[in-house]
Amino acid sequence: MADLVYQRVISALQQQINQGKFADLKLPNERVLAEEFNVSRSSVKKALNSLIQRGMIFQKQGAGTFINPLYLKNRPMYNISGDNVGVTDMYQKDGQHPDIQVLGFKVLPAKPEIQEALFLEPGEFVYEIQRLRAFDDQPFMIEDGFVPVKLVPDLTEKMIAGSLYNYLQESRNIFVTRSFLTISADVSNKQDQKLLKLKPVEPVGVMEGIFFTDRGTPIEFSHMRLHYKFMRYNTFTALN
Amino acid sequence: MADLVYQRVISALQQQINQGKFADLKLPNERVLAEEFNVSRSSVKKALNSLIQRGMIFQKQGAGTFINPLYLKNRPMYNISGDNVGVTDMYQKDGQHPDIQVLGFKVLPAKPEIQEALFLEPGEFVYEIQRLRAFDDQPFMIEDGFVPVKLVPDLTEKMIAGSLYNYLQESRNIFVTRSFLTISADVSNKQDQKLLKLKPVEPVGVMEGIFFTDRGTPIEFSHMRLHYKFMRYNTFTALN
DNA sequence: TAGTGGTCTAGACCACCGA
DNA sequence: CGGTGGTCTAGACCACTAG
Repeated sequence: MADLVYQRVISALQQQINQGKFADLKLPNERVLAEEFNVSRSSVKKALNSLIQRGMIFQKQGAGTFINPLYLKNRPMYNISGDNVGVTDMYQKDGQHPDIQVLGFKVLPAKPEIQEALFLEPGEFVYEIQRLRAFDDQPFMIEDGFVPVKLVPDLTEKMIAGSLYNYLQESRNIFVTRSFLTISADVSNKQDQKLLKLKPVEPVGVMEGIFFTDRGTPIEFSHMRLHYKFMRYNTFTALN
Repeated sequence: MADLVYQRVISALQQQINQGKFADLKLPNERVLAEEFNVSRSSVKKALNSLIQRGMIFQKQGAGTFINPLYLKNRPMYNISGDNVGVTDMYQKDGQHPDIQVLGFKVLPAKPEIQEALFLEPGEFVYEIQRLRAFDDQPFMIEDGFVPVKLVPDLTEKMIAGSLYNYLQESRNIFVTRSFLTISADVSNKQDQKLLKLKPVEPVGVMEGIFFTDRGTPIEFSHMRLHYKFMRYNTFTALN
């Protein structure tokens, strides 16, 4: 895992930042970091770039590398940003994983929409996995996911009652590290209201999209409806 | 603008992709591209990386570089992804810019929350800019933005009735190219319902965050409430 | 003007995919 | 096995910021 040079640098910097080592919010310059870690400046740049993507730091040409003060504060209860590991840690609350209730689990031929999203041939089968996630007694997400059978032929109901991605990671060495999501909002329907404990006027957040493994293979198409108070998506966008 | 090597490569590839040059969705390999464009492989990698960030393409080790078929389809009416230029083009519909109605425009001392978000000293002044954006007769966004006076001392009401970012770009050579946003949903309030023509049960999408210039300077803190049907945020996330 | 990030090159070796 | 992306290095020069 950490046998890559730039990964080592990422981890080290992340730790140092979280420990508050850089009180003035300024990191050493790239050349110094390269020497400290005994790596090339390119590798330092690659590592810093990763932290920039996450919104942890930002750079200013001619001035230096700085910690984003907002990053340290903006840690919502249930967020999606994947601090370090993978999408595994998408939904967390103080490091605690949510409870999962399985609402439905079956195998069916992929509908055209799903076929396309997951790059499947007509007639290929997918699991449909319907789950409800909750923290303590507050449900916050209804999830309707589709996973190609051929990618995980041995999936069982027990496995999906836990974290599917954790299973893939630990038992199969498949890491889910990319996603392509569309985020929107919607009026809640009867089912939403019942499952998420919502009043009729209260809306849901909707997230829909595809998750990819670190090898670029699409592994899940998912449609998620979230309690509006618990949807909080942070993005950091750098164009160009 | 396009005097950078990797920018040249980005533009060229983007054009070729949109023109459908790669019918099989597969791009030439990195070494070939490097030769074609007469640049180093590193520069090709940097350009490809940019396209990956935008979700246009993805790579598979040992196999090649491929166009994301979803990218070509997922072009919502009002989206936020900034294809190429800057945040300028955030809200577009068939290349048409929205109508803007100015609801309020004044100068006031920055509140603590705003101070922090924009890295201001206590007592510094900000413009508060309240606007309503619409396409044709359908309003879709209420915007409450704060911009440091010292960054744009000569701002007038006329300028904000158009695109502020366009003005900054064309007249001041300031490019707004980064954002740090939090996306959520909320029940609509009376004002939302009136301005956005919503029924009481219909929700709003909420986007709040900071925009940065290409120099890393925070230039606007913005709170946006959107008609739920017109909020569609696409993200492509690659962890690590 | 010195410090710092931005860009760019040339080349080496590794890891993975598919035929 | 050949093709392809992934990682990594060493070094050069440019562009911007700040004192």
